[in-house]
Amino acid sequence: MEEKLQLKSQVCFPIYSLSREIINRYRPFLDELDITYPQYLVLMVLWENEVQTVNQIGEKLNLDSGTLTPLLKRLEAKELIHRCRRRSDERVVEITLTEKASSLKSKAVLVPEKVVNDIGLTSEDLEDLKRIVTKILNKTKNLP
Amino acid sequence: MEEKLQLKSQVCFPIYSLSREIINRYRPFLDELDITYPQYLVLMVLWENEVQTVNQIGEKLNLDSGTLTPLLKRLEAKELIHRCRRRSDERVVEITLTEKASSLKSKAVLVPEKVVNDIGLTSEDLEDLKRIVTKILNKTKNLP
DNA sequence: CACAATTATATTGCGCACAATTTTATTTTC
DNA sequence: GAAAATAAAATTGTGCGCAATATAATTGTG
Repeated sequence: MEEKLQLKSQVCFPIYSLSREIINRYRPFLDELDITYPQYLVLMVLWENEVQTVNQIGEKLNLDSGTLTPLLKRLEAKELIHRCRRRSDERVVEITLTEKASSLKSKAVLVPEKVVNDIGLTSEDLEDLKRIVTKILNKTKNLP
Repeated sequence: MEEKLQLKSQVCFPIYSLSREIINRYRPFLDELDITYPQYLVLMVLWENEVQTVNQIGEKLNLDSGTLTPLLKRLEAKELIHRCRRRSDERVVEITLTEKASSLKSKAVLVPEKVVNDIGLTSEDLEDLKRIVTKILNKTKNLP
């Protein structure tokens, strides 16, 4: 019993730790852009496709409206996005990037590389990590 | 530029997603014990060693008093721990497990296995994941 | 066309995380 | 031994994450 309950034997604790650790490493670089990590994720989704609904963003990030609505309002307050209800269906809120956000992209693109260098990750580490994590994430996608 | 900013090319997003996904998979089992995942982590630290200071717990989980103080108060309210200032140094708060918490251990020990089965992880997946994640976490430990 | 069912977002409430500051206790230094 | 420095928790404030519920618009059905 003892052995199974040790932190080092756990599945989730190392992943939970690493997730927080990497986000903390992102922080100083994202501070310069005056955005948080989850805000950065939302902008990345929008940089790939400049107009998207709240739902579409949520599906890509696995976040619901309880998380996204206030986050998007903060991005709007920073003048990085516009929120506008769709004319043809007023239930839908369409999110569009502002000029300010578009011009942030060139700085944002440099951040991940800085973090990787900061931590000293090799491309082999990255490939190994991404391979196994993605494999497991795919397993969970077909579950209830 | 486009390529580097795609979610699938990111280091952190898959880890951040997987961390949340696994914690969500823990939830139904931990709900039965009436505790959250971070509370479960704190209890695990204490099951390994029944008396510890707030600082000692924080070092093992990489959490500060801003997170731990309210969390510990909630565990105290659930009567799973006692919080008591050390006689010889009143700055220190010592956390001890209650009988109730000790008897929870036999149920708690079964949870990780249930989650692993739930997701359908093989022992090979687990080994691969733990090896690479721990390797990267160790790299970060020697950084500023 | 009314009315029930569905859909999209918003709101509320709770529990983390984490930075910054404060409080209280102890140790160090003069 | 008093003042300064250090140390341990607590507090405050902000921003997620997520469950549960509410609101409002649209669609489906008789």
